[in-house]
Amino acid sequence: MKPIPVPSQRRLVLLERLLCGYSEKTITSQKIEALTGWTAAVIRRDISLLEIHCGASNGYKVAELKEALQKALNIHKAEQRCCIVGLGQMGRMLLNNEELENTSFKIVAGFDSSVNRTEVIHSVFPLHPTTMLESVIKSEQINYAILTVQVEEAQSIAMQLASCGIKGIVNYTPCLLSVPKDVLVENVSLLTALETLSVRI
Amino acid sequence: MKPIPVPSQRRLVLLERLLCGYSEKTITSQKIEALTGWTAAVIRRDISLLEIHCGASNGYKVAELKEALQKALNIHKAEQRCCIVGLGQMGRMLLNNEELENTSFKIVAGFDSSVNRTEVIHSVFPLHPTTMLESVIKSEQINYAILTVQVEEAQSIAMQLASCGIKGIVNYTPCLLSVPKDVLVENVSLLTALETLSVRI
DNA sequence: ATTTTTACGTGATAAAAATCACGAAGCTCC
DNA sequence: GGAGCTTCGTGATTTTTATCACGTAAAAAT
Repeated sequence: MKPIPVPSQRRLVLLERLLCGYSEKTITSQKIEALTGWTAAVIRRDISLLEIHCGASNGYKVAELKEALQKALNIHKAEQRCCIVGLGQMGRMLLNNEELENTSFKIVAGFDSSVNRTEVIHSVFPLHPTTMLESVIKSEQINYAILTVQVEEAQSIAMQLASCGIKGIVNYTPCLLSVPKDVLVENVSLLTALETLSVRI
Repeated sequence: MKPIPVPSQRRLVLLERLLCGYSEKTITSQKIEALTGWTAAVIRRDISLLEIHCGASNGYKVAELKEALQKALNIHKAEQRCCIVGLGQMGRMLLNNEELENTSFKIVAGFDSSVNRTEVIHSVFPLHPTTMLESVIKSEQINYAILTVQVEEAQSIAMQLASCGIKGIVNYTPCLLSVPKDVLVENVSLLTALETLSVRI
């Protein structure tokens, strides 16, 4: 199986999200074009990279396509372990977030530099002081970090996460993080998103 | 001035974020490469699209580069007006969020379909029932919406926002939104971000 | 069963983006 | 003020990505 180009990867992730809210049995590339704005040709090529052949005459069979996508996206795995770093407003909110229920992602630990917070906040999984970052990430085999610390700490914590073996960071801070290139970062801060919209308008 | 390619736009936004946390007077393309992982060549070409010429021998002058970026990104404007739609956990948290302080983005209204919420929640700007979406967005000249409603409502609210003349949506829901192509969407949901990381690892 | 319709899958082609490589412009230091 | 060094800016080239166009296979219709 050839490597999937990054632009295709990003579309395929969104396609999987689309299919999760799609109730019909089949879907055509035209229909996906209407829903997403990507051209039918680009969609057909993206899907062809999955090397399934579940579509003809009536379009793709949604169930098979969804399964193939989840396999390609690595989200068929039993469990993908995550931690939250920074238990301010945003971090605390994500603790109780239901978005990851019924997915393969699971938050298994939280960290904050204030011991006060880690002791007082109520959570279904354990909270630790940031000094425990390395030992917990390694013993709990955590691959993903959700970064919700304040701006001043962001870069230094990101480097610590990288050296603990974290593979991917969801960055809720508006900082651009400098990390080794084997660590991937997705920037999801409100300010970054608004600026990205602004430039394109 | 030529149009700026989308990949360059995205890098330039992040570059602006980088410079906001950068204290030195000048910065070279090499230095940016070290901090971001993008090659120096791609950075020089990106910056050349801004058609300033503030760099030679010692690299770019940070102040001038930052200003040119903010101009290119449209964030030099006096005020860019935003609203929050959906005042659940996430929406309420963003109400008090300080991330947009000292930026040109300003949240000027909040909406929720529950009148109970819009009346009880305390906020520095007015909260309205969703039925008021169109009138408020038009009278307040709001261009950006921050979408934090629940999954079931997301698509229908997105269409309403589009028909109210919203130009850009920051989508905190894990849904892929189908909107007319003059409305831009940035997907920042935790699940989408984690899935995007997952496929690339 | 044969025809017709539909829509995928994919080589070929075009467009877009990244990389290369080098001339020119600015700083530094004698 | 000139030599030498640094680093940008940008044409030319390569690589990557998107589009086109059509053969093929499956479903539907007659």
